Amino acid sequence: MKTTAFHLVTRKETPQDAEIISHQLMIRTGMIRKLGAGLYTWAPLGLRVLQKVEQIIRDEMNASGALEMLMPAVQPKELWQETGRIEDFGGQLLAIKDRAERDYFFGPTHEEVITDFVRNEINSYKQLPINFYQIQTKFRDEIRPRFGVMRSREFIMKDAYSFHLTQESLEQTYQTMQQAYTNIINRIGLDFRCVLADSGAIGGSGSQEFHVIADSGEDAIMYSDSGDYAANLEKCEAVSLLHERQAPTAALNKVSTPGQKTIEDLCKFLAIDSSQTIKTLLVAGTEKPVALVVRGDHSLNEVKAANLAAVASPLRMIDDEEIKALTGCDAGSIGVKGLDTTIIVDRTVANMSDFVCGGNENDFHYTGVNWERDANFDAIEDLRDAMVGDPSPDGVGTLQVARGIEVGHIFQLGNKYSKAMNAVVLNEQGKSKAMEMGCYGMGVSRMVAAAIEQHHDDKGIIWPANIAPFSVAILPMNYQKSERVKQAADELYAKLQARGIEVILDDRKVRPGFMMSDFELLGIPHQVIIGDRSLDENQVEYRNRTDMESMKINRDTIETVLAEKIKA
RNA sequence: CGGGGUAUAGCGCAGCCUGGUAGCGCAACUGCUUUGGGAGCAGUGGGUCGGGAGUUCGAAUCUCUCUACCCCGACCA
Repeated sequence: MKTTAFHLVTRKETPQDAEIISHQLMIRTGMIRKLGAGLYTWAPLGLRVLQKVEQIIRDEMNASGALEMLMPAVQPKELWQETGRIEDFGGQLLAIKDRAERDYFFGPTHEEVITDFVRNEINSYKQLPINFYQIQTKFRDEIRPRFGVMRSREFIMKDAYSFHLTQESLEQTYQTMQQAYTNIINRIGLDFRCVLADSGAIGGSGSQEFHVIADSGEDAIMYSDSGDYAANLEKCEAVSLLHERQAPTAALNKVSTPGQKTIEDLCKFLAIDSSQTIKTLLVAGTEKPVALVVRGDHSLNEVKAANLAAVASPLRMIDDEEIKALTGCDAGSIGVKGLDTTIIVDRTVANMSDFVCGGNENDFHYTGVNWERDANFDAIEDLRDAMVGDPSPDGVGTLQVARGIEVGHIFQLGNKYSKAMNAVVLNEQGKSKAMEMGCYGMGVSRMVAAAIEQHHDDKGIIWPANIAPFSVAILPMNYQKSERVKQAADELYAKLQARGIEVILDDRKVRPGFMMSDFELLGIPHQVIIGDRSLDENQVEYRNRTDMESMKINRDTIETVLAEKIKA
């Protein structure tokens, strides 16, 4: 490709509304352009990268035995009524009507459609296991799209769905998918971790996420510094920090604490550490409000809380009026002593003794509070966020934290959908059985952004070799005037093309500095600079985008040198 | 959806308070010079000032209203 025949429109200035580096660089290089909130056009340059990611995914999925197909993006509402998921997805579903006023959704995911397909196509256990996948545009009406294609409303996803007679078979395919995902992200060339995850609106028993490690990641990943344990913070088990409960040593004491509302204020006022206090949080329950209690220096894990049977999902803190009605005090003074509602405490809290809590009366707290003697709870649960320095839940090592971008998520769904939609097969005994199901998602467009987040410097993108839009850039100095430079550049261009190497030659009439800055921004891995100066010595200059060290290479050997570097 | 903000040329912004012929930088186009680190000079094109309504002799500017977009919180590939 020659630049004058390509669509190359770069910008020197960083766009005003782009917050994270991948978004900025994708706009500056002209890979994408915004059409509306969370809606992006992929320009030819961006599409080249997107298609490389897509092809790597396709290769590995095919190698794993999965079968590619393509389902409609538009789905009849009736399918979603069968599984009752309209509520789960809420406002994220984009609803549309056809000319006859029939209701449809633009698909945010395809469990319903594939299950409908499979219940009609698959009747016998002999046809199982089977794993279908597609690479397709999805739409989710995100409350707040941001970060360019990282969290857009319309995006490209690879989604796969496997069907099985038994749980064992499901687990086998799940493992295969885990391996395929590992292969995919390795081939793309990104640093990632596979972590335990909450399964959210998709449902099912077990799930893991694949996170590309990057400081701008929206998720916190907890991992053991010396073991294999790794989990999304939302899911990460938090162990009790106290092995057993000590016997009370202090007497219960009601103290006046005028105006002390936050834990921080209270600790200063009483000259104690926040780990000696507890936080009592009142949330809406399925029947009555529930008190969730974590230690003063801990934070409530909202995903864990919402997953509790007694707690309403999604999680909602009750408002000031409801608090007043229940406790007689305001939010800053709630405590467990004499509190008349369901009380669920965190594991650590259950083992605390001689602690401090609110007095359920404004401007009063209790010190020296002890369980059983002074107050009781109804259940012990894992309620808090794990923290750096906690013991790893599997007993090996200590937890550390990293930021991650979720690019993949795999689930064991079990028979949630097959039961709801009556997707059954006959087993060996001729008996009808609901199929076991797995599903496996991967964000294709998000992967491109994640790659940039992980691979850039202050000059621009540094593409990993396997997804670079071009492998080699030929940068001729004074291509327009110097016949000798033009000849040398055109010759190398033709030779590389003949070898099937993806090469871009910059034949624009621009000054050298402009050209070099442009290609640093674009991040093409291998760059060859051809100028009269080096041609005098029958040489050209080679530069690698990663280290930017330049070296002179004989003009006659540059072609084979490049071919070897690209193969390596 | 709640809170905050913005909307003027392709991009980044000024002008608005105090109403009077729409401006700057970058980008684009033409010419000349320059050619190994985002060049210089001269010139050119491009805007119903987000939409609608109102006040006024006169509205980018004042008032009302709608819309879009961005940021902060709850969701997810």
